[in-house]
Amino acid sequence: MKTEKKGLEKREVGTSVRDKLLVETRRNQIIQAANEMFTRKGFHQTTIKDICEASGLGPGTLYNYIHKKEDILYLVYDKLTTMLNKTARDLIEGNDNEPLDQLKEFLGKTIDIVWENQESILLMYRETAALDKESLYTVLKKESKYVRYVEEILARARKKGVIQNTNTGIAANIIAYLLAFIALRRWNLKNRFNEQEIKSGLVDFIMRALCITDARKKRR
Amino acid sequence: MKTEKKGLEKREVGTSVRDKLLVETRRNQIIQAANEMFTRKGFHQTTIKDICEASGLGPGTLYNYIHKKEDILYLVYDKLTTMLNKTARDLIEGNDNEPLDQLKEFLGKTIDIVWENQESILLMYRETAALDKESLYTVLKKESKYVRYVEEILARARKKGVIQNTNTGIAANIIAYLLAFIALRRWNLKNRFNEQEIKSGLVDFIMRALCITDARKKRR
Amino acid sequence: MKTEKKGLEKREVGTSVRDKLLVETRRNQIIQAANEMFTRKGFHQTTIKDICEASGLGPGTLYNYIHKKEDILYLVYDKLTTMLNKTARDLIEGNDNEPLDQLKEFLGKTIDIVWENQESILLMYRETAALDKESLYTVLKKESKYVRYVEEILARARKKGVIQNTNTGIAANIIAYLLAFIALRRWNLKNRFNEQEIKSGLVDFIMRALCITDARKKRR
Amino acid sequence: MKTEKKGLEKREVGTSVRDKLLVETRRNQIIQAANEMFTRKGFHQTTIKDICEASGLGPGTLYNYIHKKEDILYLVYDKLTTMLNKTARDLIEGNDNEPLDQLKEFLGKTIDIVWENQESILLMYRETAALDKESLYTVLKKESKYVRYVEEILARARKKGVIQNTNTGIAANIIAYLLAFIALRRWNLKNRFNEQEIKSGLVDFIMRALCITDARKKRR
DNA sequence: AATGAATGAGTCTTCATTCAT
DNA sequence: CATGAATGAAGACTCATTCAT
Repeated sequence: MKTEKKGLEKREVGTSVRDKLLVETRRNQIIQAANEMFTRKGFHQTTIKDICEASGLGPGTLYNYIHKKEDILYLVYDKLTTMLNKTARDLIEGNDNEPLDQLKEFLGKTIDIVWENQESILLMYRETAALDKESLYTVLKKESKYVRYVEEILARARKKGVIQNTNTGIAANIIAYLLAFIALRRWNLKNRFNEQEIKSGLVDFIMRALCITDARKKRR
Repeated sequence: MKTEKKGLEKREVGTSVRDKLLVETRRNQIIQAANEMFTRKGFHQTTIKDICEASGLGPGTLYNYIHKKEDILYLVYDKLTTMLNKTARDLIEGNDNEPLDQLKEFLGKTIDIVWENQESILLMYRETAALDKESLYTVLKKESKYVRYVEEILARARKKGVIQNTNTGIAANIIAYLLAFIALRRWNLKNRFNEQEIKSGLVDFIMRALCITDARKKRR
Repeated sequence: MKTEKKGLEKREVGTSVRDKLLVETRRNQIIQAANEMFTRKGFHQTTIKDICEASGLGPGTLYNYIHKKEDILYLVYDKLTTMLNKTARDLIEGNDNEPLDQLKEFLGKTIDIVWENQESILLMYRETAALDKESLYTVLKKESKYVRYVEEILARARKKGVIQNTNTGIAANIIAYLLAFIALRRWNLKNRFNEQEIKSGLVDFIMRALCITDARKKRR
Repeated sequence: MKTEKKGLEKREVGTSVRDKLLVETRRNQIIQAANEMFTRKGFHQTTIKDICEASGLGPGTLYNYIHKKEDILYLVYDKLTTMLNKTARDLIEGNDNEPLDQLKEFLGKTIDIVWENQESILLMYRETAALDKESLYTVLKKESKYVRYVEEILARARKKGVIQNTNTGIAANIIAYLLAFIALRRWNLKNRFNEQEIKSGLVDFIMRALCITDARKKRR
């Protein structure tokens, strides 16, 4: 299980602090505080002062760990996308199940994670306009990679004839998009449906769209 | 074709100008300019001055037709959601086709509209955080209504046994969400797929999820 | 007497205000206030707030007439150098006296002006480091022009054999430099000498350095 | 060669460090680094961090040897003025030449030194506004002393009838000022003249102003 | 009703200085 | 005595909104 080639794919955020461990500690403070504030008020409505208060750092200290306010947003993005990608990779690489079971596991676990990180994922879809070009590029790269993980699963399944001959590229994109469904349609859903309905409704929808063969068997 | 119950569902945007016609003219100027600027730079990065320049109005004049910057965003939202809802209603009410054809027509036409209004739809998903509570409430109401339109179509189809016995509430929400797919995943799609692939890929996905093909076969 | 080709030699300072007359009025307010504050506290020690208070304008208004704090400094420079150059030109062009008398008149009048603008001239020598490249270039151009005015006078005098065959280029530079003597050595002078001593001491020094021939005659 | 009455003429810069030798070593590091940074970017544009990096000291260490940023500027001033005054004194005290030769030697050597320290001298003229009162007072005292050195030379020369009966006080001030000519008019000179032209042009100008040539002829 | 200058609260960011280790 | 992270006051600048003409 090779580690990611960090430093190549990552946009580096500047810091004047040498102590790597301290940088990580402080940045985690910052990310946590920022994530909370951003999800609550949005990036632009959140002031540096807000983040200072939420993180317990003074503005001077804060700016020892970033260069611009934007950097904080990027750090938040990075944390989340890294986590999501790692989860996806783990679900794929450590898995020798039947493709269909793998897919189901992937969907189920991922949707659970999405459920727990609704606000952050909503944030990610919302604030792309606030990222500078380089950050956006990096984030999109990560997203592409994520899609490719999904695509891999689909490819395996199709090879075994479990799913029909659809354009897996598009399908993977759609599925990746649908995984954010819960986060982005939260407000439309929460008054009408409970967690279970939503989660299984979504999985069913995807499975049906893909697994004609299997679905048929089941329904018989 | 009943007109909407304005005043009940709409949040009214204040103006000091009496001449209703003038208000509409100027607001259209404003909406058009704002839509362009917002989609290009985002709501917060767009200044009132930007909108003034793009619309040809001075700030003083502009503020004769709105109260706060947020009002402009709401007007843009309102314009777009009204158009989308009207389109959906027209596709339903003026249509006595087979449920399946109606659904296909609805998806096809709507996706075309989405394609043409990608930026605006992306904007809508992005800037909800910038709307004040009242505006957000109004917009979400419209969205719910839109979902109900989709649900109606699904209900008709199910009644005729064309689609399977899924939770049409969830499914309608998912489909409404998927209709924005093109707008929200634009950057991930545009380098790998062409318009046709994307559009038909999406329709296929939805149709398959509703088990249309299967259903048809069954009915033979 | 042709007017200067403004716009070609001048670095334009941006403004969002259309009314040219108003721009001039406000900028004069700004320049006056800034000149006073800069001479008193130096450019960097002077805050925008200082200038606002001294000029009676709010920061918002102030920034309608400039882009950056630096612009204010440039405006101050520009005002002074323009005045100095204009004075020099007038003393040359409107003067058909004997070269020696012209020189004396030039020195006398210029030194009077310097005396009256000591602080501003000191400021000019001090704050060059605070000007951006473009401004500095423009200012230095003006200074070169000023030196050339001095050089013209010297050239005329030499042609008539009144002054000796020195390198008028260097001499003109030295004289231009000496004209700032009073401003730059103020603190060393003011306790030991009175205005008259300083002024005539300076003129004498220059005349002696140049006008050997004439000086001799006089002293006989 | 008596040592200066330190403690009376010098403003003492506070330090928490006991070891005098170490203080001197560290301060020299600081002065050298600061001199370079200040001449390059100006006092206010130079940050303590800049000086830390250039000197190899951390901010904590740096502040063991000074109290305020201004102190550093004063140290730079002090170093330079001390050097200049010492040079002047040496040229006077260790010299029994003819007054004329002494003067010429003084001008020549001093101008060489100025040439080599252009940036630092320019700095001195520029940043007086940044010195606190006490430092400024001390620096001006040194300058006065310097002028008195020049005056001494002139007095000797006049006593021997080599120069004419001018106000040696003013003349000495002018000459002291002219010695900085090269540093302060650098930018106007460097494109038109070479080193030799500038140096001899300046010496000539001064000598002529003192009517040396004339005087010599007379004495024959 | 149109204009566009005025307003000033509020934002991000810097940086001299301190202090715990 | 060295280190370098922490501190927070203060500065430049923006921009939504108002208001006199």
